[in-house]
Amino acid sequence: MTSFRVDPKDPTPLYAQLERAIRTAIATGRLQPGAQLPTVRQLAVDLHVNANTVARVYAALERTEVVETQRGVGTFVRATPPAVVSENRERELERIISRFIPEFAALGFTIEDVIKHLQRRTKQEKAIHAPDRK
Amino acid sequence: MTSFRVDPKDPTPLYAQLERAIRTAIATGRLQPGAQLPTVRQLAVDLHVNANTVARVYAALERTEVVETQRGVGTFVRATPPAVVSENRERELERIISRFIPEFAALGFTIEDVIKHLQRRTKQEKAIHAPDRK
DNA sequence: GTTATTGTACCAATGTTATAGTACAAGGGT
DNA sequence: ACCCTTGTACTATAACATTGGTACAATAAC
Repeated sequence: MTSFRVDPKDPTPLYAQLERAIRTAIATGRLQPGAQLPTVRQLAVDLHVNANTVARVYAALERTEVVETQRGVGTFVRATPPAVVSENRERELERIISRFIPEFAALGFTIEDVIKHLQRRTKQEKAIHAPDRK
Repeated sequence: MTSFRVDPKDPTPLYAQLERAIRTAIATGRLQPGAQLPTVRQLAVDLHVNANTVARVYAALERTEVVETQRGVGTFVRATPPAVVSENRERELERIISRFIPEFAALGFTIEDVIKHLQRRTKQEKAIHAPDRK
């Protein structure tokens, strides 16, 4: 249903692809706080991936407090995204962005292109959560 | 000089990062046909990576006819680069952003935060390109 | 011819990734 | 109490990634 995507042909490790996909889904609001993730076994079947791989991703997300797990019940998106308290927040953001800009620039993309892409990504989600008129 | 970038903290295999970086450099014209790539050993030193890893990337690029190698001379960009640039551009942007979003999300930043930061940055850019008064 | 430089081809060792399978622990429903 | 579902914890195995090292082959420069 809310399934994610991993590509076995991509040399990026499956666990890394999946963890990114889940974190992105949360960050973009496709997975809202309180939402239940698929079960370890179910997601393993859906993605044609070993259950251990999924379990390790869930464990990693649990360690970083992105999700909350209840044995026998399921795994859920945390209510409060881990707000970083650091006073250097702005500087941290700056640092990350500065690291990525050369990559965009190398492909000839402008900052505007990136902004548009990011906006599209969030607006799609809001459309989903709006009353549907199908 | 025209060195590339790989990130050992990125779970993506080094060889994959490097191959992608070189192909991108060629696709965007930063490396033009006929241009010589750094030597295997030199690039290994620059990137703090094993020479074998670089050598394998060069071999892979050679097999796919992206570069041409001459023993004792060097490795050069082929005359006719496979022109799949435009099609993969969007996918590449998507790929980079997929790596980008989880990073700042992990620090508690929202996509809106990033967009705002980027927008501020574009204004700065314009200021830079304006006649400077230093 | 000799030497330096370049790509190539090995080997061994270590760590990571992914799979398969089994078993256990905790919560909910009956 | 029992059962089902869930996450978790193991073991073992295979494949892949990375490193370090050594050696060889072809080319250019001397």
